[in-house]
Amino acid sequence: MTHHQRVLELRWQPCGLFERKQSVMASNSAAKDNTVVTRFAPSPTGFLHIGGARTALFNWLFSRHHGGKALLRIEDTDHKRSTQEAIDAILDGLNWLGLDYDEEPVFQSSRADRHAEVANKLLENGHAYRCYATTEELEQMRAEQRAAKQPLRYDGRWRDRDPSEAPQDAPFTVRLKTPTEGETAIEDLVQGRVTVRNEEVDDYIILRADGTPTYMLAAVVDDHDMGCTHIIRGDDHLNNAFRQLPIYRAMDAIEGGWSDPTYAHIPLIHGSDGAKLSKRHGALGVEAYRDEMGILPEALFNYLLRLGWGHGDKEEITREEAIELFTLDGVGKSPSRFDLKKLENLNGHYIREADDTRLAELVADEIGNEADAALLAQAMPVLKTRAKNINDLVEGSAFLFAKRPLEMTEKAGKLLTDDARLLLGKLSSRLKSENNWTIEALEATTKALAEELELGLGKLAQPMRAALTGTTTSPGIFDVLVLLGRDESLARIDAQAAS
RNA sequence: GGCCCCUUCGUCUAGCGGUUAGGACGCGGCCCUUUCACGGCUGAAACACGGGUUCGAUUCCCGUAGGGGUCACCA
Repeated sequence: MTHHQRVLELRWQPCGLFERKQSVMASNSAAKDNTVVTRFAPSPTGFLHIGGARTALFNWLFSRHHGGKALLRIEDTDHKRSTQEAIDAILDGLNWLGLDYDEEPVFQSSRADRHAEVANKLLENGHAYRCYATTEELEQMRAEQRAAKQPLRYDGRWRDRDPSEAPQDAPFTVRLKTPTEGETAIEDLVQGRVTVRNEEVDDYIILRADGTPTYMLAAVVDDHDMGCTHIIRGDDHLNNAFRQLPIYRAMDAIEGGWSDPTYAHIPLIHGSDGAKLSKRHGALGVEAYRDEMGILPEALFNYLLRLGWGHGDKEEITREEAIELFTLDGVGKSPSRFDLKKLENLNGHYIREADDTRLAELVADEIGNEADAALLAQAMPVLKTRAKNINDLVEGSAFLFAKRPLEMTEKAGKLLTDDARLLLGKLSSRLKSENNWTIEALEATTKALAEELELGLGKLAQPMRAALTGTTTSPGIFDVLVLLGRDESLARIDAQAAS
């Protein structure tokens, strides 16, 4: 018995609710289910958007949790809309999020022959038939159905027609002969039992007039051939399950080995206004979160995980914990809205946790050749607590590389009154005799001066901040002094001081 | 329009017949404090509606309303 056959045999088990309970047990006992194979199947017509990224994440986590396989398939059968740039963007996005795959990606376009082979088997065995209806004819049919307020679906006009009635040399499509009576139920791991009457499912096209496969056929054949046991996808595909299942059943009747997969349809992510996430609403590619919004991959990973999935009160979850804890019964059934504020809060958390050298490099990349990565790393501990994204870090570190004379913000300029400049002059001479340039010593010296002058420290610190950074907000003023170093600090203070 | 799915604070969620309905983000207040943050404490804020079932419903069932998805020779 080949491994593949064994996989198929093992998953001939009752599924659905039974498996839901099992997955809970599995998480408790850390049992591994080697039969689990999931796949993420994006179509490369654009970047990897946030919804796709979450679908990829859930598939990946499910297979990693069960010790199974995670696969990737590029659904590039629409040549007109698929691009290499999109493929690269998707691969890059997945890689950035840390989602790895156990085999090389499958390119659906390379499997057209296999799809046609299955279509022909279906045809030969009477599970599919040739349809000679023209596009115009079908459009008219639908127009009539619309007018009569009838459901829009193919009426089966060629289903039982004798082949001899077929027009000579006319183009034809191949349609699946789907069951017309009874009903089909799936035990969806997220949605629960879902039932659809078979009459609702029409005889849809599996092979176009030019002989190329449609998505519905290609997806099923590839899922089967890749050995996918669990189909985890957006619930915009829920209805497709009832269209795809008849292919499995027909092929199983013909040659065996095509058992139903287990489905899990996860709710979609909506924009902040509740409508389907679109480009207008922030369905940006993950690279936009990385490059434009300065989001860390672990933050997006964590945020996406918590969007639609929960585990008690747990908010901050590492990759390892996620693999350990992730089960499909933690996935909610209702759609969720994307909340940038929460992502940024989480990002701030991960920035504070992140390694200083790593952050310094990210910031240095943004700043360009004026950046000093070593100095940035040194400043990072005091910069991090003030940042919720990499851009904040870039902004916060600007004073380190500012050239004299410093540009003053409006508020900083107002702080530098004549009195303040006088104070800076006194401070300057004090600091010049300070030979121990450390936070502790500088703080002691400055506080002593403030006390002598019977001033609050703030009266001294704010003008210092303005003179040293050109702004009114910065890390602690003594941190700034040390980061800038004695010479630069004194020069900046003297530039604003009056005697 | 047909079919399918969904409905707990503004948002993400916990809850799986009996809770002062919990946590997180955001918002307000206080503390810390040289600014801004971080951190700590604290406040306001939700079971869509109507029927059942039950001693008892946020929880189970049925409606209603609202929202979403889907109905291509796109994927």
